[in-house]
Amino acid sequence: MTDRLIRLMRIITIVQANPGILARELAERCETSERTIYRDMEALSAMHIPIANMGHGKGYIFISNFALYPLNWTEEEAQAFAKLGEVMETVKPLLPPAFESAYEKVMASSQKKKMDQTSFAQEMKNIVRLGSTLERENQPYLLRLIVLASLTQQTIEAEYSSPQNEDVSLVQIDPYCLVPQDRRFYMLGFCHKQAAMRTFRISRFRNMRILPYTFQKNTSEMEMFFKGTWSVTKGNQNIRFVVRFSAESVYRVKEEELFIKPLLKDLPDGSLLFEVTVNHEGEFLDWLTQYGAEAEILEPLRYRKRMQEMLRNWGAFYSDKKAGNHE
DNA sequence: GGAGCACATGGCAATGTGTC
DNA sequence: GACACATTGCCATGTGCTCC
Repeated sequence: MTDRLIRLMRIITIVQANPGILARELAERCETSERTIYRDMEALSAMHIPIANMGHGKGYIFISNFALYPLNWTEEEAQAFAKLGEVMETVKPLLPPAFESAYEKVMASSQKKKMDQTSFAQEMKNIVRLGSTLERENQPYLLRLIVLASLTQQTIEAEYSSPQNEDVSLVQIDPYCLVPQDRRFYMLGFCHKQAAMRTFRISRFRNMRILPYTFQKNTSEMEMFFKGTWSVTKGNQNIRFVVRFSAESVYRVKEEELFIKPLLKDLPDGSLLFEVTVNHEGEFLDWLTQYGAEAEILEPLRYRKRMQEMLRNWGAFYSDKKAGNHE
């Protein structure tokens, strides 16, 4: 078993150092038969080691961006392999002399990758400037934990206070990505409790920790979530907005960095026709409000009326009050 | 200690594929 | 078509382990 493990690691090293090596040459280098090399290739394939044959006479190479097999393993696999160190002392006399150094190299590679990820995540908090809420103490380390968990694809556990009633619940989330909005970050992740993709406002997390469980990111599920989502709130409608932006605001609109690509049409008077379909109207209308009278909702009619109503209410509110009444 | 079993390995043959 | 290489299946052998 030990001999086979060493040979498998040797094959990885040899293929890395000699891309294009043939099965026959591998057999010679490993002092075994071609038949055994084919069996080992089958075993490596079962372990998801991306070694592939490039075709007749072209030999074996690593496919994809692969450095050294253990660098690509999961946290559980790394922990399982680390256990070997505990029992190695007891079986040391039975092991070939090269085994210990091979083991150390593998663990060193794994540790270095972890350190690289950790130091990158630590740098994050010095690079990204976050605002803080008025009622809760700011916890800048959360961003670092989330980035680290997302990089290593590990599940996080934390207390999350609901935006509606401030109820605190314990949640387990597979963190996918961060979405910026104003002076805060939201995290998109797979919520274990709800078995669905959700966005979480980072400032609502407390007592976060990274669990020793890894997960596989389902990018198609992430794409589905963002399809038609203006910012972070996903709805279940399809609302097509047509907005006319004044000529004065066109340059601002065209510089916006949006998650959904709108249809744009320049009009003869210099104004801009902006058409977009969203699955939730709230964040889109909030965004639109910042343009004030520079943006006019043409469609749907009900949202044009809603805007009229809102402006009437605002106008009435300010006309009924005298400045200084709050004192 | 011997039988039985599982597993790793080697040898050989057959088949498929690419190249000359 | 010949040849080299890749792949797979089958069988024999050796080794280590467990059970009686």
